[in-house]
Amino acid sequence: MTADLEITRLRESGGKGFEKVFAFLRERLLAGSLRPGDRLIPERDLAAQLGVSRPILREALRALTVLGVVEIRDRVGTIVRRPDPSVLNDFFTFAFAQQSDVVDDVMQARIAIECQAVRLAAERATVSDFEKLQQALARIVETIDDPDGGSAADFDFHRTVVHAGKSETLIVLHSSLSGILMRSHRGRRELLQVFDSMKTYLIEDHRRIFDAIVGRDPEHAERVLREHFAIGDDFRRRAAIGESDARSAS
Amino acid sequence: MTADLEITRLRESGGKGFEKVFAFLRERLLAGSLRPGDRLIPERDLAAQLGVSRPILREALRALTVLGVVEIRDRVGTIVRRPDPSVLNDFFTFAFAQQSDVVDDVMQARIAIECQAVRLAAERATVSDFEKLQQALARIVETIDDPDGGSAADFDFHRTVVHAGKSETLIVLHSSLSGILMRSHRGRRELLQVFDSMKTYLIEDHRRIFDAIVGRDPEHAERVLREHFAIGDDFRRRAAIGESDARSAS
DNA sequence: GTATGCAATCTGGTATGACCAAGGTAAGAG
DNA sequence: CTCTTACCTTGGTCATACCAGATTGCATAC
Repeated sequence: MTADLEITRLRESGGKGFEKVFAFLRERLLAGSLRPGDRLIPERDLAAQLGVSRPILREALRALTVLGVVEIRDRVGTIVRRPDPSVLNDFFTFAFAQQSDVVDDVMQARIAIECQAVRLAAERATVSDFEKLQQALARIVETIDDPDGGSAADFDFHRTVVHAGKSETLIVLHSSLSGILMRSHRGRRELLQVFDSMKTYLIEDHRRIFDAIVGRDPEHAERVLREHFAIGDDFRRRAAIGESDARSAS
Repeated sequence: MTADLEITRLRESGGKGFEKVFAFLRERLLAGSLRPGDRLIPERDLAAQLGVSRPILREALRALTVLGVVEIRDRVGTIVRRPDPSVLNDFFTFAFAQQSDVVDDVMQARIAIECQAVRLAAERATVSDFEKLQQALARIVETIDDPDGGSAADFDFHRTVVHAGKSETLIVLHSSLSGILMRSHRGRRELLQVFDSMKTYLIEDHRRIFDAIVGRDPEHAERVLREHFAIGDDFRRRAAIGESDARSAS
């Protein structure tokens, strides 16, 4: 192959060590001359060919690792991976970690994702998806009095809906965003327990969403889901106002 | 501060060098004990405190760098950054480089983001946003016969809409997704030129979106935008069928 | 001829120590 | 007091070495 030629040309190209190596590998990955499943040559050899030391090469490989494009397997080698969207979780986690005030903003994105996903779900959901949704729904009913379990069941239902949409991208984004929201507002559901009307809202709303999906009505499904979010937001608002004196915690 | 105590505890914690260090820094960043603007202690000292060698420490720092959470400044130090969403572009570029078949899937996510954003835009857009949208609209009209410029104008209008939604998260996601779509289907618009009805569609649709935003009607805005995407998809479908023989490129 | 077992070898994981270049800073000159 | 300069700091890189486990291949046993 023509690898050596390009490597030679790489030597003179600008960049300072790491940048040079990273850019080289990056180009190779993007161009497709390095495809998923390929195993890179040993670090020592690769470092020598690239004209850098092994630590520097490893910095570049490690950088590619966190991007999910390669996998360094101990005592085996470095292999090119099919990019795993799960690394997005890593990023989003960092990206929205500190700013707790962006939770509402992230929530907007979650709504966006779910509303689109529920549309797709209404079109693409399989019988298997229906069953999973049914189960998720049942769990919501079962755990209606349990804050922890209820929160998990709620999240699980929404996750199932998104999965039923069969869009890998939406699934990934939703997963990442959910992670942030769960981390930030873990106890959000607890204060909702105060309202009795809350319980029926939780059950009925989710059931309506389920029905809309089963009924293959994307338009209706989105409307119901959007309503669901709006009502939930309203509950939170009322809870925040009503209890702002009693519990001004964080 | 209590840094030393935690560092000590870190020493015994599981993990093999890099993993250990990365996990430690990760936790520190997420917990907020390391905040944007902070400067880490010198690599040598930090490596010593963490009980690892400098190359390993640098691997961890480099990993955090590609995630955009820290910035290593030559001969200055390592400083914590406010996560820069632009690194998402880096990731998405890799993630969807080879698989051109995921473009449709990514498009679903883009639709999701924009539909939510246009709702917010209808609620939150300022007069300044109106002006920008107006300008973007004018550019679409001007460049209606120019494939390159037209494509840029089209994209710019949509970008302006999302920005008018005032949601940082949506803006970030949209930017990243748009990057992929532009890279993957750069010449997508060219083949649309064949249809004469296309031009009026492009101009009228965008104007309707603009009107809906100015009219402060979220519901209508989303409906129009969704229609816009559907029609565009239809045009592409027709173009693909009609020209599948003539140009079976890629 | 095939199968099994052991050892040389390969590969990543990590540590040390050293050198360079440039930014920062404090001491010294004016 | 100001300005210059020498020194120290700090990241950037390199070369070498050792470890441990995975791999591989050869030799031996069946």
